[in-house]
Amino acid sequence: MSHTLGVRQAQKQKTRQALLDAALGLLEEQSLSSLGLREVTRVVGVAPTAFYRHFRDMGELGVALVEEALGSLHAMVRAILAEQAGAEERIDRTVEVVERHVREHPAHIRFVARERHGGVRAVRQAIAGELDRFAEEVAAALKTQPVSDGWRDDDVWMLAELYVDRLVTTAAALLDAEDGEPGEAERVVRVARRQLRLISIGRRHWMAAGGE
Amino acid sequence: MSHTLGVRQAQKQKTRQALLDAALGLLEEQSLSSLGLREVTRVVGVAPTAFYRHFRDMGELGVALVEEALGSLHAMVRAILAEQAGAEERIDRTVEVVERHVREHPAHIRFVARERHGGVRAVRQAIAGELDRFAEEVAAALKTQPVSDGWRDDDVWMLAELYVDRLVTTAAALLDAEDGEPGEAERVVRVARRQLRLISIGRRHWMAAGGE
DNA sequence: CACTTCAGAGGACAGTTGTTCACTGACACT
DNA sequence: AGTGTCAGTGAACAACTGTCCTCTGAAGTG
Repeated sequence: MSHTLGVRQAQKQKTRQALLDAALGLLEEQSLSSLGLREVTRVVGVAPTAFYRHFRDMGELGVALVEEALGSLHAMVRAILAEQAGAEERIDRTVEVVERHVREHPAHIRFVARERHGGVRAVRQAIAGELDRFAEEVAAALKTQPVSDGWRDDDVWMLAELYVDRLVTTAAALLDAEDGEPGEAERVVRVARRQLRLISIGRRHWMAAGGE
Repeated sequence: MSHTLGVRQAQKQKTRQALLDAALGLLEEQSLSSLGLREVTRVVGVAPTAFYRHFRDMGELGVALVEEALGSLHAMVRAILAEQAGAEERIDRTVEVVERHVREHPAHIRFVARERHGGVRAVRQAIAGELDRFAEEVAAALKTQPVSDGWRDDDVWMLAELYVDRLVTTAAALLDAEDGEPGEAERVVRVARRQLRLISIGRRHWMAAGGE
């Protein structure tokens, strides 16, 4: 027999997921600290008290959403960075991935952008932690590239932070662009590419310019 | 006789300011969309209905807070950019100003960081508009510098956006650092300086690298 | 002085919130 | 087959929300 996890647990996870989905939907037009427990359960079609079977409070649900939004991204990022392409192509590929991700999971991205500095401490910390993990991965990848020869470790890290932050900002800008004039999204993408290019140029001349 | 605004209007503005201050205080630990009108009036010590004499709703109060937080900054930014100092000193001066501003008006900065992507449309737009004005001023200043000779207008703008965004991010990072381990703030400042330096290097080599 | 204006008070309204408690009934385990 | 577990129910709770209405009294106006 295949280990079927039990009808019991399966149903539970189903409701749990329904709660997460409902919350994510409602969060498109408000922030977590104003989202009510009853509001969520009402959408799912379940009694308010059922919420407690899955999360202690809204903060806990928020943290779960953070994992859902950012957890799956690591593999993707690592794949891009591992590519042995030229700087220019890598930039294009990176921006493309961000663009696609925003288009496919807009609500998740919006949630992260909104709650990154939002009103719920636990969620803020979860996001910060996840972004730190990204920066770590980026830093590790940057370090293996020849351009980084002679760089101090903390300078590699500062560059990694710069990259990660730029991608997050670009993603957020793309969201804002979506419900604006058409063509605005393309402009954002074009600007993002050039900004990354400028950073890349600065990187190439960092040592020669006496980075310290 | 000096044109005394009238005791009436003076008192009104006083309560209005009290409402703004109280709201700003409460917003340190929650976001605007969860802030209640009664909550604010309670702190000030006035009847809930008095709120309506000053703002239609919380969104309107939020917009007023945006102006309070960002409006006064323009002169300061313009002053720094007008300085005819070397790139290195200008970076130091800029970071210093950001640092000081965060230390002197932490609540305002936190508010902007939080509501920049927050749940209230009107406030988001107000912040975006104000940041756009900043970018415009920065772009205008950059353009007068010799390093920008031959640059396309939209590339100057893309650089301006990069700078402004970096400053906003740095300010937010400084806030997070404040209620963390001591010494973290210094690290953030150091990183910010080096990131700006890297961007500055990229800028110097932009044309030679065939910025297009 | 009488007369208007209007910031703020205070009561009342219907709705909503999070949390508690005892409960049911289908699944899981022996 | 018998028994315990536990996801979800439904009623009740005190506390709170935004908004409406009428009222007051001090400041402004001539």
